[in-house]
Amino acid sequence: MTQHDFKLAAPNCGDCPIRHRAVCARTEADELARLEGMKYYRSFQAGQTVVWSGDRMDFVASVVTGIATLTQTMEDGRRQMVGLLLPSDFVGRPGRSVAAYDVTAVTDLVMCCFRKKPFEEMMNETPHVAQRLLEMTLDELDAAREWMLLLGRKTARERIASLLAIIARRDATLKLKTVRGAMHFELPLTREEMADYLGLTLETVSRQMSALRKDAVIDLEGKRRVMIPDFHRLLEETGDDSDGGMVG
Amino acid sequence: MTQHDFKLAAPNCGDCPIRHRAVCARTEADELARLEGMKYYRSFQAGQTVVWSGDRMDFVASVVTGIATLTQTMEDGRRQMVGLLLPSDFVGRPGRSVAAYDVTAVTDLVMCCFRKKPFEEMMNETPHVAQRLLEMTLDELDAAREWMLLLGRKTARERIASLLAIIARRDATLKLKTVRGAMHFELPLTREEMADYLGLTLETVSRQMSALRKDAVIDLEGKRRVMIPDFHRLLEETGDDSDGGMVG
DNA sequence: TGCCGCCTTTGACTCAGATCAACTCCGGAC
DNA sequence: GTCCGGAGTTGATCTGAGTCAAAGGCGGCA
Repeated sequence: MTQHDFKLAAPNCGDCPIRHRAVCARTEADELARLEGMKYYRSFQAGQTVVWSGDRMDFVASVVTGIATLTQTMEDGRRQMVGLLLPSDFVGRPGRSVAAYDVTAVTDLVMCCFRKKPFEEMMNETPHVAQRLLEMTLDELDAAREWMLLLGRKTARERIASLLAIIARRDATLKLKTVRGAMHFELPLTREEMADYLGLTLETVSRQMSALRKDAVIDLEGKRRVMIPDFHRLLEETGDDSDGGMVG
Repeated sequence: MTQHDFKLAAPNCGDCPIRHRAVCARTEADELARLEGMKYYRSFQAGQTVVWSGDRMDFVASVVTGIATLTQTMEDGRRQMVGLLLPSDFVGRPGRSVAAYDVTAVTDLVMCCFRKKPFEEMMNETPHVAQRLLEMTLDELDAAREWMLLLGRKTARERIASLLAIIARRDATLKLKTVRGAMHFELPLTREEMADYLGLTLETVSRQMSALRKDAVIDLEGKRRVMIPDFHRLLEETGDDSDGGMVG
């Protein structure tokens, strides 16, 4: 489903592409109806900022289509991405009125927003939204901790390989393909965005991409299209346990 | 309250030192009684491992007294601490039967454990435990993201200053002291543990501690007792916004 | 009292990744 | 077509933190 579709006709929650993965996944019919009543869509163009860290934020939201980033910036301009938001991911925090991070649309983006007050009331009165949100938050915490290992201990080459493996895996899951052998996908991030995510400079990202290509771990078609001839080979470059031991 | 006290007499939850901060903080009398019925205490000596990553784990727990760490280890031995567990912090994940990280007692440690099955049932049947756990998990996620910035972008000196500021702040909160001017506290971690947390080597930690002392940002009495003549001065060394802008 | 072992400090040297700088590639506007 | 600007690549050099090595301090135990 494209952004354009949403502008023309905000769909029923029943037709929503993220219905069974988002924060509403567990809701019963009556709960879903209540959410449906308070929802509204917002669209952003690639590059637009959704909220600035420190801004008042009176909604929470789910990413419906597109990709967004969560970043922190230091006074002198050093930047670190702390989250990559894909369809079904949740933005904002119940019980907090001020954004803690910059949220930026990387691609064109559609978000399903709920005003914070009614959303919080609903969380207090019915269990399924809170339960699902807990589950999602625990998953994000695991992902954040995996990233701490990457940022604290992995080499530049391992970081790139890890990022490519994660994107490849997600992409395959989305397309219901197997995560084995040859794969290919479109990189949603620029070299600079990759660098911000990986705690590197864009030059180092570029060099290591070239090195991985030279070693035939990946192949590039243009700058963004990545081919992975052998996914297992890529995994060996990540530094992780070879048994693909994802938390879970 | 010391570890010894707990060995002699598992207290009523009503007397528990972490009663109003832990996962049970929001529970009503009847819920608390139910938790009380399923709880049991476990003690660990400093240095002991509580669980190994990958082990079956059929309980969840709160830290009652003492300090523990959550660490990840790569095949070749590189280690990254991904969490520092203080009294009232929660260990384990409902809905997961295998530990994702090594949990190690840094000091002598007492944990209040709940068998996972009854705990999960209770989470499904009454709201207050799940609500509190969501709140705590969101806080941990924020802390993890703050740490991602530290690991991805801060210099060694800034990392040390950040860690000291965090410990000092927590320590002050615990003792209900003001977080201004002169402070002092006992470092609970060895240089190596600090290094594992900060994504550095123990030599670099030692060098930067010496440098901060030389510059009179901190003072050391023995190896572990840290004096902070001017907390604001320490904050300036962390690289964070000077307005002490904690997420909140 | 003195020895042992762990934690810590400090020094010398190395190196992965940052920085600074040039250059290429590619797509869109006119 | 060609001009322009943003994205990406590559090279030369620098540097902060890692590595390797030695030695100091301190607490516990015989």
